[in-house]
Amino acid sequence: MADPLYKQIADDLLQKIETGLGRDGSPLPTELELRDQYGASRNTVRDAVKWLITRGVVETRPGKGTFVIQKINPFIIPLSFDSGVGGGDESTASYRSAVQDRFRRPQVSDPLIEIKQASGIVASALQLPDGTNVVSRHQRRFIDDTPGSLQTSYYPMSFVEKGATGLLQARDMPAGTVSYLEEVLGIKQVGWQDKITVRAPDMTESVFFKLPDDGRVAVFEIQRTAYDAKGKPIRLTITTYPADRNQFVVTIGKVPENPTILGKGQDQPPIVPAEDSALPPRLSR
Amino acid sequence: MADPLYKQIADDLLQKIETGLGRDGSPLPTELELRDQYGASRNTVRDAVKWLITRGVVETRPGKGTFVIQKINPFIIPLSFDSGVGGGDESTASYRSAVQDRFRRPQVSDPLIEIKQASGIVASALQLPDGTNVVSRHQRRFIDDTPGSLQTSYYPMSFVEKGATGLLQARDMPAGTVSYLEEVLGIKQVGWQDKITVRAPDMTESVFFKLPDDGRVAVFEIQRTAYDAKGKPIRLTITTYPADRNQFVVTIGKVPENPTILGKGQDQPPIVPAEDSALPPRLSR
DNA sequence: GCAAATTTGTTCGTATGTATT
DNA sequence: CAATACATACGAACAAATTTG
Repeated sequence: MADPLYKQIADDLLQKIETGLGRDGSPLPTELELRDQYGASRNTVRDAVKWLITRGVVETRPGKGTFVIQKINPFIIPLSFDSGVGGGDESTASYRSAVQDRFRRPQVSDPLIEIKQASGIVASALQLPDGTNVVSRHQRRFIDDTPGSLQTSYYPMSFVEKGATGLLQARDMPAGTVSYLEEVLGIKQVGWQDKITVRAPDMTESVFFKLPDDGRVAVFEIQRTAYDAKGKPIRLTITTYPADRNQFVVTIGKVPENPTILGKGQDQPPIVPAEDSALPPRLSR
Repeated sequence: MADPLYKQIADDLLQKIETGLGRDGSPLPTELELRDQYGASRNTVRDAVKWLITRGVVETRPGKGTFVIQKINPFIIPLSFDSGVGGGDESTASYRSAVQDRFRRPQVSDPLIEIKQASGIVASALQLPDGTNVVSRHQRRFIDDTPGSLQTSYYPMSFVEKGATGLLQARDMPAGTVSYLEEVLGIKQVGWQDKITVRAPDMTESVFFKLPDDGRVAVFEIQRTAYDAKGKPIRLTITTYPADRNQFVVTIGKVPENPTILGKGQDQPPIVPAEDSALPPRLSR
């Protein structure tokens, strides 16, 4: 048969929203009004609204009403740089220039320093045995006073023992730990590898990014492992960003100066001919 | 006061799941059993289960029960290549080698060819006026008979007019359109830029990837704009992947042969000292 | 500052439909 | 066909947040 009633209502509301309803920030009809409009019970229209909520179309505010979610102008984060490998750090300086280019005001918290025992991805990325001590430097980043990203870098404790005691200082290093390690220990970063995943936020991230309580907004997790000239991993940096207001750009090879850096907008889905397009096709060769 | 009842139940269930409940694939207690266990109504335990569903913890199957979601071994997709810029195509050949390295069997559908009018990101990425004709080649990709990705590439119609009529043939080009365009028109790809976003799936994607109906699984969208030696855009390729079973790897600079390519696992969230960590810190400098 | 009105949030009860075994 | 288990839908009452008078 047809869709259940709550989904029919949700579809109808979605269609009305797409043609402008509530786009100006005004609330949708109240639940009681919708109940009368659709001749359904209040619980059923609430199910319809809930369907729209989990899809990120609307949000509800107690005592106020239901509102269409305004899409956020995405913030663009480069993962690669024209200017050689040296620039690819996560220093406050490079963070600032990336952010300020876009007319926003960056802030960085002083780092929280911890000595931890490596395990899991930290141990495997740094190629250390489980239980080896590592230095963890954790920072919170803001853009225009709103939370931007959470970042934790891990370094082998042996760096400190060899003299890089600055890694233990709970002060921001504007010039970056990359150049610091090169100055003090002669360790030069010659490349890195990023692993990009999306997952549900943990509680720390939900609180920090002020994400909606219902966990429908995911976070990007970027795991960056940096290597020195001998091919040894020198650092693991894990950075998380809210997925609803960030996008990443990777440039490979030769690309003109300022390509379409602000490509906001949806693409229209391609036409899918049959209803069985989710089944494998005949093998093409 | 405390949390509402349904959330208390959800938290309790989540804690039990974390200590092993239902991890072996066996169903959780039925709704009626949970109603008795917690002394709440069936609707309330259903609210608790719904809370777990939107967080991707469990799924329900009518007539069977509630099951803990098994996490999928992620599939790793490289966005950059050691072997120079030439390799960075989206040809079937490169798709196959990337996939087969991981002991899986790739399949590619024959492309669906369309002539469209450029608009939105297609027009801006290819730097064409709105309404210019473009060739669209759409393919569906599978891994071991399960849906892997949806891909649509857009080329300026002028390429066809200059002789690259192969773009209009609805047959897969195993060697890739990149080398085809170089052979026929002498257009050489020298670089590209990827833009990585996540968003809710549209209906086409939900059906093709067999994503759960409630839209809690997002999709990656990779917009790749490729450029020739003159800095002119020659192609826009949009590829989407389910976000729950894919991750992307970007390598910049010099990185040893086979770094930790299979770093599955969670990272422990860093300690956040105060409860106001979501507020901006004092300016560091 | 308080009280009333409005609006969404939570919780119960009940009945019936649909999918699976 | 019957039993089981989740899905949908209705009605009702009270709680909590917000705005308004």
